[in-house]
Amino acid sequence: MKLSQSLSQTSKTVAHDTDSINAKLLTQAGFVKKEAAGVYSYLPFGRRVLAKIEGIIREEMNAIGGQEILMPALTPLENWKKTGRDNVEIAFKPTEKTVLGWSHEEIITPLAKQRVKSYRDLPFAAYQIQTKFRNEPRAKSGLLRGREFLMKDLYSFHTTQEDLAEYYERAKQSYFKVFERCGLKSFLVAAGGGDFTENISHEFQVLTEAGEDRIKICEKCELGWNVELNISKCEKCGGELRETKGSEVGNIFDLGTKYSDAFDLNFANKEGKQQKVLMGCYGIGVSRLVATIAEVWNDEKGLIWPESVAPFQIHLISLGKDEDVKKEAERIYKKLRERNVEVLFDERNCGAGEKFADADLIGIPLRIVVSSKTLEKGGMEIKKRNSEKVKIVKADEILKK
RNA sequence: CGGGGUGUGGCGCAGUUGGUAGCGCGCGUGGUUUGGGACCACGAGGCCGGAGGUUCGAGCCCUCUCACCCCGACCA
Repeated sequence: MKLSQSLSQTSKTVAHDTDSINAKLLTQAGFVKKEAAGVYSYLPFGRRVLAKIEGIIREEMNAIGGQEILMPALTPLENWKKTGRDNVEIAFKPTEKTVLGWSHEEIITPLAKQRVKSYRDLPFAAYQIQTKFRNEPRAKSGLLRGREFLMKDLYSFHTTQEDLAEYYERAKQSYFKVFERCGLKSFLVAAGGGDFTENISHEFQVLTEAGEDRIKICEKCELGWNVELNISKCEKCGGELRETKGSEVGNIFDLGTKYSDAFDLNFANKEGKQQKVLMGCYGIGVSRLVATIAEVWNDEKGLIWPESVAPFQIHLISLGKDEDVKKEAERIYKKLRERNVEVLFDERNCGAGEKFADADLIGIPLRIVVSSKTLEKGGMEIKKRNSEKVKIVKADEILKK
């Protein structure tokens, strides 16, 4: 992508009422544009980061047997009446008979009912990555709490509590992997079930001051509890708890038979008798992850994307009007693209300072500079975003890799 | 949803007792620059969030309304 033509553009200033570090940096660097409170457009840079995160999530969900599906955003009110969640205040009601989906148990359960007749049809798991709508009384903190946000929701269906528990554990491990691959250390935190279940749920929290949740983490075993549970000592090892703030990037629930009761989701067991299906649900806030990564990975100059989720791998800069420089930079750009390297090419006619400042702001992991100086030294300069070291390398050496 | 605050070119702001809307950044054109947000010249762009009202006259005063931000309550 050539920066001069990109819809993503950097800005020296940001609206005075921008409310958080993630909103400020992501807006200034051209990843997102705010449309209304808690409602954002994703510009090319932002969309690319989302795609990277989605890719990681897909791989991990597929690895635990999740089948990807896509359910509608517009959902029948009738379904919500069956579970009694039709009066939840956060639901948008675009028409008399529909609700914008703020979760999808009410859709997936009837969907599963159509498929499941016998214990032979179980277990299975299905997930989607889709926009959720929740009419937050107070949207805030940039992408951390929106009224519309991208979420991955996985649902699992089982014949026994043991099987559900086993899958729940696999999902847990899979979640740790997802967050680790996104460059984040996450903590497992026990919490209440909210509108989803009466059972205890587990949150995945990333420690950051921008986070909205107050949690207590055990200094020994790193297990955590949401403060809403009023725990004073670690229940597992008796260790001291440290209170801190976290951003809840994931949440998993043992739903029991709450939804299979509401929709009569049964299966015939080996004796031919009808039994209720047991369910689990597992969410990841995809757009919240973007914000959380931005909150964790930044410095005074801008964003610092972990390689796995960076919008591009290389930020290529050409300096000056020298024709040889321009030609060489173009050549490198072409070669990199031929090798399917994701590269952002800053070929604008502006000062060096501006280009460097923008590169730091956007935060792509590797910066390559081509200028008359580097050509004199026989190549191009490379520098990592998270390091001050620069070195000159021959263009063709890099291109071979 | 309660309490508080803010709305003036794309962004940041100024606008005196009510009297023809300004500045900086950004943007366009021309030129000089080019290794950490350069400079000169010329230029485009706003009926001041919206609706009523007071007044000869409203960005400014009054009423209502909307949007956004902050503190709570609530929450992936």
